[in-house]
Amino acid sequence: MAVTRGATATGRRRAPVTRERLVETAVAIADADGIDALSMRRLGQDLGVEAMSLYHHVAGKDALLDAVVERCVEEILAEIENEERVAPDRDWRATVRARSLAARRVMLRHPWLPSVLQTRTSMGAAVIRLHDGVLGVLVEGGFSYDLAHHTLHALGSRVLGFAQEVFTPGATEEVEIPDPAMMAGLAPHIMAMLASVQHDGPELTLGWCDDQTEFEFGLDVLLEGLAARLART
Amino acid sequence: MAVTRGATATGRRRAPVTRERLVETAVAIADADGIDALSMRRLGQDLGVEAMSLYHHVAGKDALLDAVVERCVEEILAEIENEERVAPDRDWRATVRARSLAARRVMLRHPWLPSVLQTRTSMGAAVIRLHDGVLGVLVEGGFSYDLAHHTLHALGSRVLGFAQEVFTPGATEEVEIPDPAMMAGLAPHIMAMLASVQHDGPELTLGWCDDQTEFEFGLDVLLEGLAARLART
DNA sequence: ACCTGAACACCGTTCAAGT
DNA sequence: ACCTGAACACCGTTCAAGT
Repeated sequence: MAVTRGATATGRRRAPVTRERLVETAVAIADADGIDALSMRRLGQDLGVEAMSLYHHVAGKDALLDAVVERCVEEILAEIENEERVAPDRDWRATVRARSLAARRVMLRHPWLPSVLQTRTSMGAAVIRLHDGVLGVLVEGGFSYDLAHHTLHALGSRVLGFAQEVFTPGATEEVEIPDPAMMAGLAPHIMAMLASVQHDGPELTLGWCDDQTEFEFGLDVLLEGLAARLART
Repeated sequence: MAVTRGATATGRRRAPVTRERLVETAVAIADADGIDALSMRRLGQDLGVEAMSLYHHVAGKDALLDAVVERCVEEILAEIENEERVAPDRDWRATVRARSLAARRVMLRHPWLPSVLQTRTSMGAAVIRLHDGVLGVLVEGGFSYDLAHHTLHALGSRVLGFAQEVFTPGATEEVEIPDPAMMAGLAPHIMAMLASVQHDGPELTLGWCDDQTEFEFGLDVLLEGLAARLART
């Protein structure tokens, strides 16, 4: 907190630009002035550095947005962990509900997050952990891998704002899957699910997801729930 | 189809730029090269005109996108009308399902549409008509105005990609409501719903919607439907 | 009434140059 | 290793000028 610009005792002119500070400042700009205000030039300015210097810490604007999203999803994970330390051992329905509301709370702190989320084509470690966690909750709650998988899609588009895949056909093919070693440690439940699905080869793609099927699943579950509400009237 | 550029028999140099041609060409650009390719300069180029000339037909880029969205939602309405001429008189559930799938079909033709839809703050006549129609189907199917209203929100964010309101608090306040006269002719069911809601004044805002309530409604209906699926396993 | 061209204040990014 | 400054190819939009 002490000195961010100007001379220090050691003679350094300002706090060095780290990836950490860079992402933190980017989020602050988007929170304060909206996502459109987040440009490389503005970010450089707020860090006391020329815009071009940022390319030493981040590959480009796209990588910056990836990092920004990652940081916010980590916020969601932290929110969930805190909450479940206080109230552990709830059933799948209460847990998924609470996690969805936690995600929403973070989205309300960063209202630009859903729109940025939808532009991302790669999944970071935090997004994978978030999905893996919910998958674990569902399976432990008695869901088959198949039903849990559809549920993840349905919750994803509704709760996390990952609506993109629902509408862009073939988008899942373009999604970059991180390296298998990382996945194994990060996403045990996803790995177990993939293992349980008979597939031709050992590729780690989620390519068997069918957009139209997932869309209809989510729609039909919703219609079913609505019919139940109507009947209860 | 005959001549779009060059001299004609009458001596006119090219087809005049109309709002119709302008919107049509804008959609074609987005379809062909993505929404990022749709710039005022590119649009002018494809119309054989300087970019600045476009401002005589449309107020600016924002108005252009409004018009583009309007045109696509009109496509959804046409799709629905065609389908229901063939298969009329289905119950609310089948009708809402079919309309959602029709919307999705149009979205698949214009994959950029959901993302643009989410950036709009005003509702055009087509969007209002689409919502009013579904509202009518629900009410006729036995829904109370209250349940139908929540349902519209739940379907909207899932099916039409209107996820924005779900995450941005106060966004509904910023939504511009067209003039009442237009509404009366265009949206009889919405007007009836508003009339049935006891409110302090005659303002036509949808300001009584509460984002958090709508989010939880959609989430809980989904969870309820999922629990039903699980029980059926 | 419609269209033009120069200009303004922005973008992301490349590249050669500095320390 | 980190940062700079000029440059390139773009944006949306304003404004005075043309026909």
